[in-house]
Amino acid sequence: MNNSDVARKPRRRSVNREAIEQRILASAEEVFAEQGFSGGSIEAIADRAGLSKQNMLYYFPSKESLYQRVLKDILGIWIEKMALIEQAGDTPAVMIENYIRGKLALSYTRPHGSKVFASEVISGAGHLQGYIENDLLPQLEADVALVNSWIDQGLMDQVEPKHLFFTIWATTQTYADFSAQISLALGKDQLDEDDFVQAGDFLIHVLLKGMGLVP
Amino acid sequence: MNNSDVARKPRRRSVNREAIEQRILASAEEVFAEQGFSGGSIEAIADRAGLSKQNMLYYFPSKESLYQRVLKDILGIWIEKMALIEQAGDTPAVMIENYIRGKLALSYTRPHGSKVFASEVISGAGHLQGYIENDLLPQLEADVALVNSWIDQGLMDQVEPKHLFFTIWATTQTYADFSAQISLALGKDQLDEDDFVQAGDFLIHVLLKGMGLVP
DNA sequence: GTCTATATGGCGATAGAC
DNA sequence: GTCTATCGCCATATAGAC
Repeated sequence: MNNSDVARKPRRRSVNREAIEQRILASAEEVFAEQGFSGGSIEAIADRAGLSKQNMLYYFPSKESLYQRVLKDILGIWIEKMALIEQAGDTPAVMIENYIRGKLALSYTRPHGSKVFASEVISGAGHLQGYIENDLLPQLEADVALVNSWIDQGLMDQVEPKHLFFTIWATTQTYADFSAQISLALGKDQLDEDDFVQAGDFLIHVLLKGMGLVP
Repeated sequence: MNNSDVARKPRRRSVNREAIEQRILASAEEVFAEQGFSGGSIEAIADRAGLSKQNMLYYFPSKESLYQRVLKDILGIWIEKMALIEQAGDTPAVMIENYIRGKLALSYTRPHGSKVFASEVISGAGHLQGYIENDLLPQLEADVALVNSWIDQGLMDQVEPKHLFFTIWATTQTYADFSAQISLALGKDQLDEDDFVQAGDFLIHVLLKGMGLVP
């Protein structure tokens, strides 16, 4: 019937479109990570995605819109993993450990996204118009409130919670953002999963003990 | 006499030249920090330095050479402050504290240099040809050896010294590199000296205690 | 949706007068 | 050392055929 025809065709098309858009976004994340926003040309992105640049502009009408989309996607994943999740029976120490391991896992699986975000913040976050205030900061405030309640209950040392989160962000993201420097210091071509496990072990030992969450 | 003439004139010229070069380098550090290497145009740098771009190219013959010079200068200051200096009577805790406060002071006084360096490493450090291996890593190895001697003497916990330095670098530089995000989180227009003091207090408490250098 | 062709602008760098 | 003028390249984006 006519009904099924008009319903099916657009659905097939949008599935293809979705796959191509994802390929473009993956390429864009890599190119913007390696060259920055200005340095990453849409031709380089299109090449890596296997399209002509003109064809790519059919899917993302401008470099700016593509970049915005890359930023929005990575920040979304970021915030999703940012909440200190209270599960039944979890102690503060376990929750902080999970948070650190979760952020390290993101640095391992999405290093290019981390780099794009870092470059953008370094340049002043001008393309992140309101995202930080509207999406990231509310989640930070919730996490800060939880840590403050731990402090009030005498479960840990009196430290400034915001600086704690700045520290966790910086130390976990550095293994993605500064991998060129860190892999040189470790004498490796690139960081592998084992390096991230060791980083996690170090960070959890020092931060949990340093906050007074473990003896 | 002829002798004093030929000696004086070049000296005067080179003093002027030195001053102009410093003005250009300061502008370049700001522009590259805000726009990255590709995004920062030599015209923007020249404008901020009060020169025409053609005239600026008389002092630095190419954008590349100017960028290299900015990188080299900031890395030099970096390494100079990087050594764990043993002074008579200093305990390991005091030496680490000085190191952290010193790196934080650099983030406060040279935030643009820190950002240029960070952007460069994020993009793969392709313009840092050998600098990291030849200049930074030897100093790191010396510092690592000293920390290992502390561990051998039972003065602190058994942690991996390299990860300790990655952590100190990341946590101190983040207050320069990510100042856009951090100042938003702290609800301020920009970070002031007091914010850096608080960051230092937090880091010294958590890191010294976390390493077992203080109870 | 994909292609060829092209408009348009910006930027790094050079030439040459003064 | 500084200026005017300009070359040549590359990148974003658009027009229009198929």
